[in-house]
Amino acid sequence: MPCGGKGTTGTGRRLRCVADETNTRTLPATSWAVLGLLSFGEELSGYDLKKWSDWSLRFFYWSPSFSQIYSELKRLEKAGYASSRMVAQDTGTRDKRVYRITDEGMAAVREWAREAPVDPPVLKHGPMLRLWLGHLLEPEQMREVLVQHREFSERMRLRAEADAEGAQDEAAWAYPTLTLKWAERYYASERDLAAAMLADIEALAPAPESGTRP
Amino acid sequence: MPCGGKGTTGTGRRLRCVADETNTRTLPATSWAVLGLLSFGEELSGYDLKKWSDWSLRFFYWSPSFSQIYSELKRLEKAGYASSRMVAQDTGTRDKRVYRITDEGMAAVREWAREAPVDPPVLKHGPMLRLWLGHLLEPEQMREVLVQHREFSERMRLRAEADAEGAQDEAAWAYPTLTLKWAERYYASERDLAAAMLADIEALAPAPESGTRP
DNA sequence: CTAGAAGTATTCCTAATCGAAATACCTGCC
DNA sequence: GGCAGGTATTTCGATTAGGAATACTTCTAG
Repeated sequence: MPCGGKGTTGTGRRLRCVADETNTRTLPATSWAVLGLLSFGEELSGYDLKKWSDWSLRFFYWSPSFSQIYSELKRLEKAGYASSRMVAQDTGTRDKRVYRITDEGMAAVREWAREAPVDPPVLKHGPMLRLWLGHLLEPEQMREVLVQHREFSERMRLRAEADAEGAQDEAAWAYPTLTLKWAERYYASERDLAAAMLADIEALAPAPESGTRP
Repeated sequence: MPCGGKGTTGTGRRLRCVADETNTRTLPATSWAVLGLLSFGEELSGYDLKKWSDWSLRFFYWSPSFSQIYSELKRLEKAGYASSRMVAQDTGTRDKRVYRITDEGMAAVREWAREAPVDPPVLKHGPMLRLWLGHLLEPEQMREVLVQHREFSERMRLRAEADAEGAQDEAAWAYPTLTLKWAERYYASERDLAAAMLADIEALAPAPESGTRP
């Protein structure tokens, strides 16, 4: 029963969840991701943030869109968790607005990282959804989906590996490096899982090429 | 450049993507998931569909909410991919509307499963996001997050294992059984990855209890 | 030298999705 | 007799996704 309300039945009136202005830990996960990006201390524009999240977060947390990053920044500023200023750029390029985390923001994101309940990861595995519908596919098409997924996984693994190597020297990146190592193993596992399923399919419906040796 | 349009610049007028009534393969992924559920041939209500997807899809594809399932069903019916009828229930219980896939729906979902491009899975790994922010946590809290995630993964693995066992006898469930086996391995890997990261953290910041033996 | 591609930077709009709550009726248990 | 819990669906607001528009710059190929 959210909103802490008990007596919402009875009148039929519309009741709004007012989110209790003092209770600020109720931001959506993506806000925390953006604030987390800022918690490393640099002053960044929305565009920078998008690039950072594409590079680092994307291995384990779907990178938010531009529009969302910009609206999160506005929300964070309104909440007092970030401050911004315009900077004029040297030559030509358009002025930009850069954001910096505030002390309140630091305290809030630290509290979130420490205290929030651990919820299950969200996975939307398109390739598996299609394989689940195997009765609609020819074995050859199932293989094709898996081969492509295996290749994608290996590309991701290589990228995580390269990024981990690039990050391991900076002490400030110790924990991001740890998660990059995790990502390296995760994508290695995805690759191997695809290979294992390929073998399972082979067992169910042997490909014309294989197993025909005399 | 979507909508196939080239000359959208120039007027400033608002242009709508009309989605080309004839080109029907442009449904969102969740529509295909629901149609896929129906493609096994049974006549199901929205409520049934929600339960099915909670049981089977959830291992690899985030289960859609009731509201979305019901609106997808309406969309599928309007597109001619599903038909529905009301059934009165024997004793008491409220009437319900059950949906069945049409031949067009079968053809469309088959085409989607066969021809759609293989796109990368979407992962939003909350626990990793928090570990990525390790500079905000005490080692003890990092361990706590990982331990909980490891336990969650093992619970999911056990459920996938149990479901796979229950499904393996029906020939019609051959492919769903294959993806359940995949899920079993996937969650085993998640569990092991959590354990490995726990070990990495141990190496970075030894727990007071451990390594103090003389 | 000039058109266009690509990068920087931000905003707008729409559709997709979530999740809680409202509604409604039944069964079973204490 | 009441209430917890399962079936069944709708409604609403908030969140999230992601393309398109805008605008200005630099680089590059013809």
